[in-house]
Amino acid sequence: MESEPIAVQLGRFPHFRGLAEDLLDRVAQSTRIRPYRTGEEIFRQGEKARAFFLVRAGGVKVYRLSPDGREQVLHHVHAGQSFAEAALLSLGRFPAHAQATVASTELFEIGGEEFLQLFKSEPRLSAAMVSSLCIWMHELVERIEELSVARASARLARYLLRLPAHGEGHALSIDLPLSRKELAAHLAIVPETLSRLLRRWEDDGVVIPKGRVPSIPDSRTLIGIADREED
Amino acid sequence: MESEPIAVQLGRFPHFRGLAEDLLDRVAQSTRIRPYRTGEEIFRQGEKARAFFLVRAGGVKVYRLSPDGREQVLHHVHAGQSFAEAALLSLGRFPAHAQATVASTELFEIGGEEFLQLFKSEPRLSAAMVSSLCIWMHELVERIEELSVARASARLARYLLRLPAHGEGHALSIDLPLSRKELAAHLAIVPETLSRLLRRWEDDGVVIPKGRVPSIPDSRTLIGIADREED
DNA sequence: CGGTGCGTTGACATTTCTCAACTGTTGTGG
DNA sequence: CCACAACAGTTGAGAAATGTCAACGCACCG
Repeated sequence: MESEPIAVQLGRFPHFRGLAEDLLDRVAQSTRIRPYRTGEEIFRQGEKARAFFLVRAGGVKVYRLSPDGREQVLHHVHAGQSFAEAALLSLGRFPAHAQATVASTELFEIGGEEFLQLFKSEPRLSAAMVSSLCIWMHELVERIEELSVARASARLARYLLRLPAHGEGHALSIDLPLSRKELAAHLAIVPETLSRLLRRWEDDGVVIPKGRVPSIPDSRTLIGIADREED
Repeated sequence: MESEPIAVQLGRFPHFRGLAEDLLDRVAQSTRIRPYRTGEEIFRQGEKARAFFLVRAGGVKVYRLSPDGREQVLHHVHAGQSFAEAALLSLGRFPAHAQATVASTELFEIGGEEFLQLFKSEPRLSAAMVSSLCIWMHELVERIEELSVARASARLARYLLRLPAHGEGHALSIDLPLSRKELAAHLAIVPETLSRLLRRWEDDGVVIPKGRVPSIPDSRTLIGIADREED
């Protein structure tokens, strides 16, 4: 609900789970909520880092611009996740651009002098921030592992298997958080290759692509593709 | 020197730079130095994380084993760098294997109950650990950016440009910390492709590969290869 | 209604991989 | 000290995967 205290909402993020109430209250005092429209800018590369962010709803992309203007997406961040901790706590500046990718995106913006003081003086908070950075690192390592696999089909399979899925037994149903174009960029392939890959899998009965919610009749096939080197 | 106090040695790591002496002394009490032989195991995936490590000398590889036994290197860590912070501070277990890759590798092993207590109670130390995690994250993001470039030549060029180099003007000389085989794996290509790539660059006068210390007559050529999409 | 951009498909070009052979180096046991 | 095995690195030829370019359908939006 809108009326729920910010502290309570913050406490539900993996970030701050288990943090004492008094601390959450103090963090909440350095927090403000702000809605964003699709495509709206959150921060620019090089800007002084004023805060880090928790995604309350919607989605965000963090990206860099290469010298020739091409956009290089570093992360897609979704509800429940956080970003820009490192910028605030260590770098001092945002090392990339960020903008909302979904219409009704809402962010908790946590920063300011009081927060930094709290962070420096309150070990429980530092520890929480450390955990959150560790989660990020784990994420990044998984991503590197994914990209290190030469074959595009294996990268796609690994990506799908890491996504939250619902289903029974070996059958899965997956919610894709990305458009085809974005997904292709994430996997470091061109959209055409992705399209053909999905087409072939569909013909072989490996996936049934229902728009953004593909089903997997038997996840063991996918696991096979992800590990070994065939598709 | 061997006889130099551990605290002083620790203070030189980017990790602990600027940390007060009294704190360094206390950290030093949770630190032990240990030498490793080439190929010697440092820890195994799944093992309880007892410490994190600073590399005093030599080199270490952190890797996973895929189900079919293939080795997937996540990082190569060298003198002055650290690893396994996240394992100790958050995960509780090592998420990968690590072994020494160089004959006279020496590690500072920092851990134990006292260290964790210190970390939890001493905000200055937590802050230092946060910075170190941020350095790691930055490293990982660079790596992802590198791997996201489709073309192998661009990946190699970017890798070379990120390495510490010495030289004047546009001419560079680079110390490769990896063997050809390892470098190829790092770039997600097969050694043959790397070999051919270097050969072509040599013919074109882009690099002069003197064993592990290649020279670059004009780094602008490399920058061109890294950014645009030609070689 | 017309434009704009995503997603798909086809034909073709290019890159990279695979397999195989060969070289040079290193370390080991006779 | 000399085979000799083991392995990293190189090279070549052909196969396979992926990228490029171009065309088209389709949905969405002004």
